[in-house]
Amino acid sequence: MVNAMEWPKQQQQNQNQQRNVIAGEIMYVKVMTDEQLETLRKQIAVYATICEKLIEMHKTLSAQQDLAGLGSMYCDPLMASSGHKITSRQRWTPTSVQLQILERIFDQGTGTPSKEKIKEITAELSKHGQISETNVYNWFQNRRARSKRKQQNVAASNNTNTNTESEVETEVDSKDKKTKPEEFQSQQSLANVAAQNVCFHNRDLPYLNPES
Amino acid sequence: MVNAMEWPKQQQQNQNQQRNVIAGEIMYVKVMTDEQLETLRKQIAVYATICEKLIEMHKTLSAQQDLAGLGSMYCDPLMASSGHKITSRQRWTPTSVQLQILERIFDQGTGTPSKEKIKEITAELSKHGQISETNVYNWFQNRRARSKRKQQNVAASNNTNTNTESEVETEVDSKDKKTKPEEFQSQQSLANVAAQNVCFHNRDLPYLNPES
DNA sequence: CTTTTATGAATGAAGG
DNA sequence: CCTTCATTCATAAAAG
Repeated sequence: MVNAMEWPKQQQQNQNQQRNVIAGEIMYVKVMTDEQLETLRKQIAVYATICEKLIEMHKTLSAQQDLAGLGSMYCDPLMASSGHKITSRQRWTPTSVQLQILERIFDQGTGTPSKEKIKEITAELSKHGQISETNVYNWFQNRRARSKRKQQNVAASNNTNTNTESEVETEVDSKDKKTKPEEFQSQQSLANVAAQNVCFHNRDLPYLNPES
Repeated sequence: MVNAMEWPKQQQQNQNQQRNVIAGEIMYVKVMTDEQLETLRKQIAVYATICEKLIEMHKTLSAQQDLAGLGSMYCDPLMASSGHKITSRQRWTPTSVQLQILERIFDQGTGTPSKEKIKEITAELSKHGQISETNVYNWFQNRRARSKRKQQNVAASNNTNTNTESEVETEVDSKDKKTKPEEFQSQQSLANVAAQNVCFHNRDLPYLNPES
């Protein structure tokens, strides 16, 4: 259907799946790395955003009954990649597809970004959007450094009085401080639900092929 | 303020806003054909499906791994409508005491809080509330960056609003080098507005009403 | 409640 | 590799 459909496969070969054996039973505690979780979150957020915007646009247009061609209204914008910036954004932003690939490579443990590899990867990623070797290089550098720092910071956790088990730490440091119970939002649709859960970054929209 | 930089393409070519001028009058006609409407509806459905599939995949994965924590994040809200337990990222907010101390240290000119310092400061601030080294680190980063930018901004201001309201001065925007070509909304084409709505990055997630 | 502003955090890139 | 900076995103807080 859509390329994005295949990305979670990497999780099947999950590596940091911790099993705690308690009283003869096996308990799976955590199966996704934070990076994977983050990736998933972003992915869903992107799609949720697309759905949301389409609907919003539809409502607007219906209400106003003033509409340009459909093609230019929702096809082109959705198809346009973030790399097509005509106006601004001077710094490279990986498309979700690129991120997928990068993340996968990074997780494959072959975490040795040699020059050869870089060239190779860059070539591959070029198919999915504007990118340069420097971008790839930097990405790996940053990825490693920050992944490392994350581990260190895990120790300094003196918080977390969550009375529930849902202490999903999606990020590097997520030092959630003690806070009040949050607000409830009625859910209207699947996309809405997804959006509520993952409404964080959605900087760029991936290539989409709506008709599968 | 709002930086709409993505997808400017279609905004320029949105001139065919459906206005039929007949006998000197402007007549707004129905602009979507039924096919178009149907197409749009299908499009939305597709995106909704994508979101659903992603979530289902995750759900399946979670079930496979017998994962409780993550399940509550993505699945429970979907399944149990009664629940209102949506874990959201909380961000640290300094207490006034902490802020005072931080501000004081910052003003002391030691512009570069080294790792040692960070640890030190964090330890000190811990007495006055929840905090982590990362928080301190980020705080100084942001503090410096924004302090710097403010200064620059003062110089670059050719608007010469030299009056007393200089306090509100929004954080630096497209004033200096960033030169956002920007869409001038002299003509308020509704289609244009709609297009902008779609293209903008929105900060919050509005409610979805899929059935229209 | 909705909109706006302030600011904590994420991240691409540069320097050493 | 590590640190630092610049920019942007997302959200808490404030304003309306």
